[in-house]
Amino acid sequence: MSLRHALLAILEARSMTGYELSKQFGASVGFVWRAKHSQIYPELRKLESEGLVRTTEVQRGKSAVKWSYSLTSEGVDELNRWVNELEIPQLERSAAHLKVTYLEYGSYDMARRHFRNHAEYFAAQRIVWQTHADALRSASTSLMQTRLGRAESDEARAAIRAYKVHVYEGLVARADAEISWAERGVQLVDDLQAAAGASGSDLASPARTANGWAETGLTG
Amino acid sequence: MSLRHALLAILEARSMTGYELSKQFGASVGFVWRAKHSQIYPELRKLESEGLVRTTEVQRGKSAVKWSYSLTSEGVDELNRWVNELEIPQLERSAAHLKVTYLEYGSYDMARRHFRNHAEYFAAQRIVWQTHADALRSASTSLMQTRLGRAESDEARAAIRAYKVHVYEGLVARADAEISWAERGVQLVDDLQAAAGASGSDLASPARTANGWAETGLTG
DNA sequence: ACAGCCATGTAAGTCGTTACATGATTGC
DNA sequence: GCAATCATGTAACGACTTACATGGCTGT
Repeated sequence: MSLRHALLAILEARSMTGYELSKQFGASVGFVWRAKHSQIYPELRKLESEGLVRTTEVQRGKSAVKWSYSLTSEGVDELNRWVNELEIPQLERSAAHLKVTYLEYGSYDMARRHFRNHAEYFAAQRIVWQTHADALRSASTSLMQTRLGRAESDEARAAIRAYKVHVYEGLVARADAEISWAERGVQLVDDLQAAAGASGSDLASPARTANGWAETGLTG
Repeated sequence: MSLRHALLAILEARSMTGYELSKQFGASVGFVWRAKHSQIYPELRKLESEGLVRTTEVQRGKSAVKWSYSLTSEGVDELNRWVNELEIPQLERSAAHLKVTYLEYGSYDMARRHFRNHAEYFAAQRIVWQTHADALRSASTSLMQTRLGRAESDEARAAIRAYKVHVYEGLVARADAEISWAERGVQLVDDLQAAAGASGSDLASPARTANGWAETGLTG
């Protein structure tokens, strides 16, 4: 149920249209929460019907109009209420970890590819997160500038920036942990294969195969 | 779409009823994937209709029966196919990170409580994951013993154990990263408050409050 | 007999994705 | 004029949760 709060939090910085909000979900906030426009538009109308946001008609070109959403004071209240409520951390499902649990059904090569894939993904993500952390630190994003401009004190400005930077630094640290886990995984596969090669066959050795699917030319 | 594969993977170890499967989701596999019985029972019937599992009637007490599910060879094929398919890592949504992004709307005390809550949750989880990693290493879980007993070679046994242990060691590492992130978060709040206390008020200083909600006796 | 676990289901609702649809504006 | 992007929607479906429902077995 965090979509609504993500929307409220963005709108707290400045009013915008559903379209602009959905762009934010592809950038800044999008690194911690995402939503498609098909989910955003209905949610905005729901928030409006609940009185948490209001719409203003904005001219667009010569004849068209668009709708700009902004927070009502009830919306601000709800945002504050949510922040002051403790989050119950959720055990996430991890398809990657699930699959690694059963890598013995695949070849050594495939196992290595899984780990390398995992490492590459998080290496790319790490750059994105690090870049965004830097952008927040130097206040070079437009939303951050708006927020800082609206803040009432230096302490408020310090907090606005510090919390956001901390989030992205946390994601960078998480990426590092995932990369190092995946690299140890590759090493593990090498060790397993070396031990197996010393005795049995040096081909892939799935724990159980019905028809040899595991050996179909997937050598990396 | 990993539920079906989690089910197939567990059934590969040994046949069991839907009830037993749902117990597994509360333990072992449950640390990487979870599902309620209300999702498991229909999925099992779907798998049966697709020919990936079959059912055997098993006597239960004097008159009742229960259904034991086991893999068909098509089920084994599907399991192998899935393992040999690269996983596309998903960017997860994180409500915890989302909220931390906007902690400036709350009091310093609340911010600290968020981080401590996060650290405590992962500290507890860490113990659970570490315990399970140890159990897998010493092959003291019943499913692991079944798997090892069914394996055809020492190399297969080594792989079965090693991959699973690696998964849980990865979760322990992840827990460590989360705990240390949360602890740095507490430190950050202390610093922000100290800096604010040196100039402005020493009370909570939300960036924007409509009605002072943030100050309602939530001091930890 | 009664509690607690074993065992299996359905229904309603939320959240999210994918795909289908439409039309206006802006810049080249 | 045309492409890209702005802007807003709906429909169908899939995954998952919560709640409701039922009944049999086991040990005390």
